[in-house]
Amino acid sequence: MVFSTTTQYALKILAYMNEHKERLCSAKTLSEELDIPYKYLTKIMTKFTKNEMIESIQGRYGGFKLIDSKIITIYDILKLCDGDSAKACIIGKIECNEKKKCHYHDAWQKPRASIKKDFLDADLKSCGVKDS
Amino acid sequence: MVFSTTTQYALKILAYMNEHKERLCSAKTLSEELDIPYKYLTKIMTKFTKNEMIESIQGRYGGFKLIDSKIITIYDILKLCDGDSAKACIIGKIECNEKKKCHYHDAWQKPRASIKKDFLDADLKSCGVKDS
DNA sequence: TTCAAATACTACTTCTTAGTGGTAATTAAA
DNA sequence: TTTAATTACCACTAAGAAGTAGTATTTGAA
Ligand code: SF4
Ligand code: SF4
Repeated sequence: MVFSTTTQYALKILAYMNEHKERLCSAKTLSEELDIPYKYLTKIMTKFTKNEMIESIQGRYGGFKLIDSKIITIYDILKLCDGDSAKACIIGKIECNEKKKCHYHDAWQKPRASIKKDFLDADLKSCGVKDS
Repeated sequence: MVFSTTTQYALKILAYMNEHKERLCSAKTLSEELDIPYKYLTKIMTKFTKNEMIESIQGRYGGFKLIDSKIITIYDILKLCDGDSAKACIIGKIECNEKKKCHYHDAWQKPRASIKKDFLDADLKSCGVKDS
């Protein structure tokens, strides 16, 4: 069970942007600072821009920045990069519910619930500060 | 965040074998019953056999069976198929500890702990029956 | 208006995982 | 001892994710 390379990159990128939200971050800077292949990074950035997770400013002196009003959770990031993880269930991929459930359902319930809840709670700007 | 196809197959296979532990399960049967490509399945089975997760009996009327004395947890299965998931951390892959931790560490702690604990607790034969 | 530095777009290559094919080795029943 | 059904082994193909290359487009400063 792993997070894809793309997801890991995305998480690192957004964390960095959050720590430098006073300025625009260029792909070049992000690539160098975070040690992510430049061309691969620009692909991800375009994707995030298209999905309105971030804002891009084109042309010279352009770059990327977070949208102040927008809340981005870890869950949103996973969803965009790897697909909705907690939705279609993993162990089995069978049609199932509480009545018709696979052998591992009960064991999977807590981890899955935790992933969903804690990643939905965790918005980028105040990551992990919530104490429920 | 996903479980690999191999992991999903493995989980299904072992669950089926557990439900039919009174008899040997042939690759042919498993392939047909669980709708897993025959050749791919035999690869997995050989791997599991080599790692002494299960026992194989060769020759005509042969097949596979669980080892009675052996406890297999979901965690063991994940580990064998996808690598030790909870060990090398996911969000970041950086050198880290409680003192030097990435932006997402706190948010990731609960899900990670749950995956580790609940999947280690969940042995194949009595999956999900533990109430902690 | 020019130009350099930035994002956007399209297409390709490389690497890993998933899946296939053929055959050898094994084994118990007939 | 023969034989058919089974696992084990080796090498290949297909598909998808990761990474690369080149170029078009955008834009603000000089
Ligand atoms: S029964 Fe539960 S664990 Fe199994 S596939 Fe469905 S939702 Fe997932
Ligand atoms: S700081 Fe925590 S969450 Fe981040 S990579 Fe390390 S162990 Fe994982």
